Amino acid sequence: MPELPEVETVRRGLEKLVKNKVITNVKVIYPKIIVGDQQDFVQKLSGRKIKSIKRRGKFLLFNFNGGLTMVSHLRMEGKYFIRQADQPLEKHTHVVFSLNDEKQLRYNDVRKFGRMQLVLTANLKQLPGLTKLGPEPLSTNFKQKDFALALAKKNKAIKPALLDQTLVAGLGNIYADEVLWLSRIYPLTKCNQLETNEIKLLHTKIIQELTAAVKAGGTTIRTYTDAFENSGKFQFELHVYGREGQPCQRCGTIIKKIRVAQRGTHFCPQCQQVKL
DNA sequence: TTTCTTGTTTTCAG
DNA sequence: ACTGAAAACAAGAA
Repeated sequence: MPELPEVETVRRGLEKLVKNKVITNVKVIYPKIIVGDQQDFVQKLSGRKIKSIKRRGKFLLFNFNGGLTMVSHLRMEGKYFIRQADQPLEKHTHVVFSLNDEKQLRYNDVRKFGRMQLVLTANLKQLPGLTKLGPEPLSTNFKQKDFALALAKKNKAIKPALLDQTLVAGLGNIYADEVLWLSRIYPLTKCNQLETNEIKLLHTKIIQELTAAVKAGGTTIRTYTDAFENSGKFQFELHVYGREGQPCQRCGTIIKKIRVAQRGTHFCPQCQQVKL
């Protein structure tokens, strides 16, 4: 599922493929993908030039001339790719952006969970979802000290805290499990019970892991591909996610899968011990 | 038919 | 007003 490294890989691909191109027409095939008025979305985007493509957490931000930004979230299975305009539409294609070069940028989403919304760039930060977003883990804004202070204030388990995007942006279920294994932290440990050295390690591992995953082009578990339709390679580097019943690569203990805050959670019962 | 999947938003209790 | 927990919701695959 697209988490920060996958979204960043998509972003980089899109930047190469569609930056500085002009949208000549938009066709919405499945309207629920669009948040807000669909006519308005289509009308305002037509004739716009894609000036840049940024990312914040797991959100893609397409910046257009005229002070407009399209905020796009891929959720579980959203994908962008390019086709010649005369190619037949593939299954699960929900939005088609025709470009000024006989090509089309197509949004495809088997689950139809993804969403896109057109907003004024100036109002971007007020958007629900973006307002509460924590620091970007791969920027200098993600400081160990701030992280420690925020954790000390939280009386909830570290796993759901990593998923809620306020401590740090961009982690999802896969990388949350991975960084906790790397840091030898039991997923149900309360944030305010974490020791200074654990927080330090966790902070470092989040940065290292996401950096490595971006370098590998992300993780392809089921169907993820980037804008060039390439799979990621980081699934070969995973230590716990999807490895229930297999031996821990550090100690040989069988990896367990439990449910934490309604999410599948993988961990090593030996390396990641419950604290008393 | 039931279960499983995840990220975000909403709801509710305290 | 805030926090945390849980439910809701999106929809298809197996």
